[in-house]
Amino acid sequence: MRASVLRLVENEPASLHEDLVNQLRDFIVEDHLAPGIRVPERELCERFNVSRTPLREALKVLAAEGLIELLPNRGARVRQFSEADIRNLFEVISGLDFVAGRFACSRITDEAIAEIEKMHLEMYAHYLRHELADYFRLNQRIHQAIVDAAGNPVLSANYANLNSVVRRLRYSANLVGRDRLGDAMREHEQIVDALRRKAGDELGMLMFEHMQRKCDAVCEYLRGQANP
Amino acid sequence: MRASVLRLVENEPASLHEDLVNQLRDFIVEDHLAPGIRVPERELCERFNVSRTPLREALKVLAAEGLIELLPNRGARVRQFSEADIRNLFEVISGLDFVAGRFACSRITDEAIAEIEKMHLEMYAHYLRHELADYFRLNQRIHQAIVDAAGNPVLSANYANLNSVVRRLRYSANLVGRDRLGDAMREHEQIVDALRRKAGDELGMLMFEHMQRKCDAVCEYLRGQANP
DNA sequence: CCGCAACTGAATGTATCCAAAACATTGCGC
DNA sequence: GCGCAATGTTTTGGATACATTCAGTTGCGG
Repeated sequence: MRASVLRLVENEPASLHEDLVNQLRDFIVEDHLAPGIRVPERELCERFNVSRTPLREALKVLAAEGLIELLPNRGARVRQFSEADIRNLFEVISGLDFVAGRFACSRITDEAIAEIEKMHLEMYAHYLRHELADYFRLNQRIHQAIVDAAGNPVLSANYANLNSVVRRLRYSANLVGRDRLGDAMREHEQIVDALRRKAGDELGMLMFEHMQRKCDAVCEYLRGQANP
Repeated sequence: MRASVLRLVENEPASLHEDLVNQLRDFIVEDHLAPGIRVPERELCERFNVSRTPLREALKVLAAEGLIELLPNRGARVRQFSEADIRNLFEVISGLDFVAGRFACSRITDEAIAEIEKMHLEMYAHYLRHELADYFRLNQRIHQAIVDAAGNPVLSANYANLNSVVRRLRYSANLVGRDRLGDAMREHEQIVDALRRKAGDELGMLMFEHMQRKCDAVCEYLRGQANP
């Protein structure tokens, strides 16, 4: 499932520590902690049934990942992201999508392509029925599948890491304006087509541009939220 | 200087913890600990004059960054990288170089371009005189300058992070074979030219391909090392 | 003489404890 | 009555102590 940014080997059963880090990350990504407020160590300790030592180690790791920030002698708080932060994140992610598309084509199996095509059709169905939650779930899974198809664990791990930060925004349910969804579907159509033809150069650029447009849409939405 | 992967704000004086992480990272990158061997906590404790608690927190963070790996109940050891690992790392880095080149063009100042041209000329001089150490130092600085010119702290931080892992390899002095240096110089020439013309699309691709070739050269060298 | 098993020693992983710093509240002075 | 300061309480950060686990060594049996 989820591994540290560069975890490659290691078949060991997840240690208590790593477990805790993952739990905490999910807990934050799923928005159980409001951004900006102070995170009391004590409370989290009893919630996860661990003592302070492993919890503090986990907080340090999540701080290094960028999900939270540590204020000296004042504990941790969930990071709050400005529009510039979001843009920066998306730029890096789009770079990873670029390499993902490029190398996925040369390494992907026919079965994986079929699987992605299947997901694509399913997503299209959800799009037609305006089932947004399912639509975005499939969208995420398709992107992750292409990234994973590149057969590069370092890439997959970094991608997942950056995405966990962005996902916290809950932009997903709100990107319906201006028929962004329709555009996105068309872009996905091209992406799947390039993948089918194993046109790596093309796919890389398509995915890069796709993420750029997604970034623009998200930022436009956020700006609308900021001053309504 | 060096910040956590996503550190953006924070003007606080570096906390003891972050200090320790940086010290330890440098200590490892500078090859004071042989890869594969166990990292003795005790020894490091007295070397850095801290107790086990902060040291262990630092180890967890570095493990998340991928520099070391933690074996359950068997302590930490410095990661050993296979050729596949190296390729994976370079692929991700080349993706970051791609976005860096693309956005650097639209955001760079004329002064920064002039600065890079200056470094480029200096590097060329070192190349002609076969001053390898200086050559590679300038090479690093030029790449970092282009990445920084993209004006994206998230990108810069991630780039630095991945590079710290690669830098541990100490391949640099050995890439002289087959006139890789000459090829690299020509590629750099094109890169600086594209930057001058602010041709973002072109620069992105140039930097991507440049890193790919560098990866091939490094891997070829490493393969030669492995079975001589 | 070799191999397996058990025991011992060392080192990790976790929890508790103590000190220091920050925030809040209360009391005193103006 | 209001403001500032000092003290107390809460919380974080660091150290130490205890339990658990792994590896190495030694002894016994085949």
